[in-house]
Amino acid sequence: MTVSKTAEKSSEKPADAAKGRKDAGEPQAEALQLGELSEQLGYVLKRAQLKVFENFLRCMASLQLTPAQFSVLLLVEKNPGRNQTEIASTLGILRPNFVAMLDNLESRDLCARIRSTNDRRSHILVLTDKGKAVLARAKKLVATKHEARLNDLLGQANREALLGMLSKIANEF
Amino acid sequence: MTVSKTAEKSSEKPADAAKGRKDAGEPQAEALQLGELSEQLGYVLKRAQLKVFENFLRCMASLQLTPAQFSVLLLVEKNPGRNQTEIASTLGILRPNFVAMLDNLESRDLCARIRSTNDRRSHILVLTDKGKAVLARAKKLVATKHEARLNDLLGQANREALLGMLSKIANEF
DNA sequence: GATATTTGATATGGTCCATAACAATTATCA
DNA sequence: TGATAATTGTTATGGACCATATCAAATATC
Repeated sequence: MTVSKTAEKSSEKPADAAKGRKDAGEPQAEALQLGELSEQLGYVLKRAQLKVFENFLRCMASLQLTPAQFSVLLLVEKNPGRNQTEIASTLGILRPNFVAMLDNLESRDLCARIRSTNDRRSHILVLTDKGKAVLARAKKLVATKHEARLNDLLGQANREALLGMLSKIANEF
Repeated sequence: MTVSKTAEKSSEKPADAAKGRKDAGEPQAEALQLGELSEQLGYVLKRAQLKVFENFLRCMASLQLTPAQFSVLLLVEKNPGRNQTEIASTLGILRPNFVAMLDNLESRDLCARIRSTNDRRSHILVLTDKGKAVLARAKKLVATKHEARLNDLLGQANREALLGMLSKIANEF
């Protein structure tokens, strides 16, 4: 829980085998060659994903929201009145693993489970007022701190092209 | 160990809340709206990464190589004679976690640890003959089955542009 | 030569992911 | 109708991956 206390920590950044280098004299065993690795899409994709999540967590530190939690809040806001199974499955989360996630969000009074009257097995999910407020602040943080930085790095057009290609992979691969 | 016995399994594919739909009549509670989620780079990035890894594992099923193992073999081949710390750190793997990985590769006779004569603390890593042969086959599988399919999906130019942008994120974000 | 550092390794704990199984409820259909 | 099957949320559990502390052996530093 508690969102990565280690988000800022070491973790072993790659491409940095020579650690405390000050680019002075020293023997300094030369850097390794990545070779074909840097052409492997899977490798680069994973690296990029870690960096993006890491930055996301930093941006959300004040709200203590993980990417997964943010996605749940977004989806519940957009689709109020759906049950756990529906929300979880469209996010690719297995129902058993979704329980603890909801326990967390509910304990923080960000969303609520409501026993459905139609089908008394299922729990309808809705955002609380606090949940709506937090999500609104989260959206602003993401837009101004997170996505904005990607625009700076890639440019608006490239960022959209990137998103399009990733969507294509995610949906059609 | 043993590389994902569940690579082919269910796992709960997203964007498929309505399960056994045959597009017949039926009530069929309409699909959920993803909304802003599909514009979140982190979300799409993660989805794409999972798909790519999944496909990678399928392509490598005959060789039983995970993406991480493949990257180790590639890096050791390109940089023979380096020790565990160097290989692990350039891959972003922490030394303690690298031990079991190497135990696995070594037990399959794909690479070998050799006590260094210069520094008797460290283990020099090299590919065995079998390791070289397996890696060669792995490269072919990746090229013909994995990367080729991405070219089909995106086109050569787009695939390269994608790789460039992801590298930029991985390195400069 | 005393002290600190590095290397590979072990132990351990956390998080995420996946499966089986269960009680309560609802759907099916003989 | 009532027996059986299916669904929902849940618990328990195990595996994979990641991160930290710690250790002995070897080396570096002073």
